[in-house]
Amino acid sequence: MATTTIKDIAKALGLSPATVSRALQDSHEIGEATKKKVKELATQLNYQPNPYASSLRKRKSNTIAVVLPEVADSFFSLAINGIEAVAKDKGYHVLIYLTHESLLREEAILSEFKSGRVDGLLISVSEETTSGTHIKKVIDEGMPVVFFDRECDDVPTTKIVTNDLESSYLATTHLIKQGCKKIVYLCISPSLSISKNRVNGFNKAIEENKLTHSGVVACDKHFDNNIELVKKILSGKNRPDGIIASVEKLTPVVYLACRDLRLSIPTDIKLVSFTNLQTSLILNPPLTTITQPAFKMGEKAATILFKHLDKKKAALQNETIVIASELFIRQSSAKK
Amino acid sequence: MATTTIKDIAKALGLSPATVSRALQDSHEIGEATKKKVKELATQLNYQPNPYASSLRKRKSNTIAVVLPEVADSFFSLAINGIEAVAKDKGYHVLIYLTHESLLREEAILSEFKSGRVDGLLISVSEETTSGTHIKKVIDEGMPVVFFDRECDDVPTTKIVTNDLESSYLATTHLIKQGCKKIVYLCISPSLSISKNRVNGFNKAIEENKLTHSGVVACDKHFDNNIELVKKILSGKNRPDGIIASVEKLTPVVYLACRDLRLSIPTDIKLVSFTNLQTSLILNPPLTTITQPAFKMGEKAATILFKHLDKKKAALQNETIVIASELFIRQSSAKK
DNA sequence: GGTAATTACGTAAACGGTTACGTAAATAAA
DNA sequence: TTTATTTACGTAACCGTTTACGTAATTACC
Repeated sequence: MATTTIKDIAKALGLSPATVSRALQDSHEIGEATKKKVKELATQLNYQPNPYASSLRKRKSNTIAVVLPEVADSFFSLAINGIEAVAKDKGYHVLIYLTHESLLREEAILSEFKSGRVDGLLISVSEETTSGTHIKKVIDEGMPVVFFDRECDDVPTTKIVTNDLESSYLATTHLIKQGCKKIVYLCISPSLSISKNRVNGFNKAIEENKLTHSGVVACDKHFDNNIELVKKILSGKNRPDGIIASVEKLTPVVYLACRDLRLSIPTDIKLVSFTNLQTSLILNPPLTTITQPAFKMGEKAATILFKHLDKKKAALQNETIVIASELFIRQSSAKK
Repeated sequence: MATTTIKDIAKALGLSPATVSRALQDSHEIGEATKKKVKELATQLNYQPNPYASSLRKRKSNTIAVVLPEVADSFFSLAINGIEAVAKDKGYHVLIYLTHESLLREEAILSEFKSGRVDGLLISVSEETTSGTHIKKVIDEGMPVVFFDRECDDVPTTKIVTNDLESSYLATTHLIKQGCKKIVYLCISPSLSISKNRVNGFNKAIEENKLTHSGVVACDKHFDNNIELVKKILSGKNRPDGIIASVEKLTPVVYLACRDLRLSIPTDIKLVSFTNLQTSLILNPPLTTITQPAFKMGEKAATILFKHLDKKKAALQNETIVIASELFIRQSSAKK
């Protein structure tokens, strides 16, 4: 409770608080002997500087905010690991905020940041976020913002993304090469930049290969609804022979729908899914996946933000950095 | 950049900063008319109080720390969701720190908290943490600490745990009922309280049923090592007919080892795993699991911490709150 | 040997809110 | 009508650290 302050140390050594402060910062204005005395007493008394006093005076919090839709998804879990690794290394603290895919919450969270609580912001927007007005506002007020994964087209800042269009195209052509003629792309949160890119990659491949009876189907957030939807699709005539699940949580939906309908993956239907789950390879059958470099993306986003914070350059570049996803081909898309 | 402060509002309205501060806090000392004027101007100027100035003066940060081994595991992901939900509700901010299972890092993180950066602490200790000395130290300095899941026996404070011993016992007897005679319990981080409880539950069931050729096997953190280990166990004579995987990440190990050895789950070997993965039911075969109430545990831990912080009671009760895990029986432990 | 520069500190004012204390005016109690 | 109380605000100190500015003492320079 009775924490020791700079004043305590100053009094004990017959110095002024200013001298102690400078000694602790290794200022060249302080003599070596004094520095040593101060530092020794500080460690002896287990002195911990009050971060809020420091932040108040220096107008710097050494804290960043990470704003995410949720941490249920394995992508964001891994991204947090990447972010935290860099933050600890750089001596920054990480505040975490979840929007639960709600634009309102996202706005409420961001509006607080004018207070100076954080020096910078890493964000992956909610699925309801179609415009980046609220994000531009905090940027205009001087807050550096780096997007990772889910970005906003209309906000000019640095963005760390993966090659969604290309990998979706790759996944689709992979299915086509494996013999699929009628591919359904299961989509969620269609307004997101990454969703659009993935859909575009899919459509590009479909058009190039002139496939008919292929297309995009919108799912919602309710597991049961999606099961019903997929079952309906799979039991109609013109049953698809290939499915692309555009997000992790749609994977179980497809597996269960197929099981219920006694359809075989990959014999009846081949499947590729966007997911970071480590269990992909022990699914029945092992799942062909597009795996995003989640850890690296978080790491990169944090690195860029901290570099900017240290250098105090002008604004962050309006730059999009792409870290490639990987296609892991497994049995769920096997030829026969 | 030029953020508006209380002084700006005071000057604009011909009031003193003190009056503005009180008006914004709805103090009864301020007249209604003045309050209204102040609040209107505040929202108009988009005033956001500087949290660090406030924290410095009030000696309260409205921030808690969550210290975790990692967020790779789905348990901790869900727990964070629970914690964040309560924190947002109560107006608290959440700092996240990862120990990466290292006691050294855990100590380093905790030692910083003497500074007053956070008002309280939720922690799930690293696997290297055999003694809670460093945790007792921060408690002694007045920091309220609540454990969740991985606790320390020697630290008297509130702990939110699940019924590890009982559910491990339940899992083991389940396997025995299903016909298993030789059960291997795959263990990791044996020094953790939860590991001990789980092992004890296992041993209790084994002893009660007088099973021989059953026992605990220690795994390490390296996937490949574990695969080799499990394969060796499964290819020796006296091959076990049941396996309990005590943590999530051992699940793929068992599945892959069985696949490599062409052993069938559940015909040759029955499996139960401690895990929160939603993909359990689409594994091959669907996995029988002990599922921890991760979200609820996070929620409960946060709720108790905030209740304490609001009431400023003495110390947190040395109380252990148990939220039961659930056994979901699926095909991986089926009789035939 | 006189001036300039450097070294090693102290003084005091910030940073932006909060709050103990004081006070004038308005109201209530006597 | 006088005193006591309440209402509604202002003054100024304070939280702990940082830093612009000042200064005495030492060293360097010509």
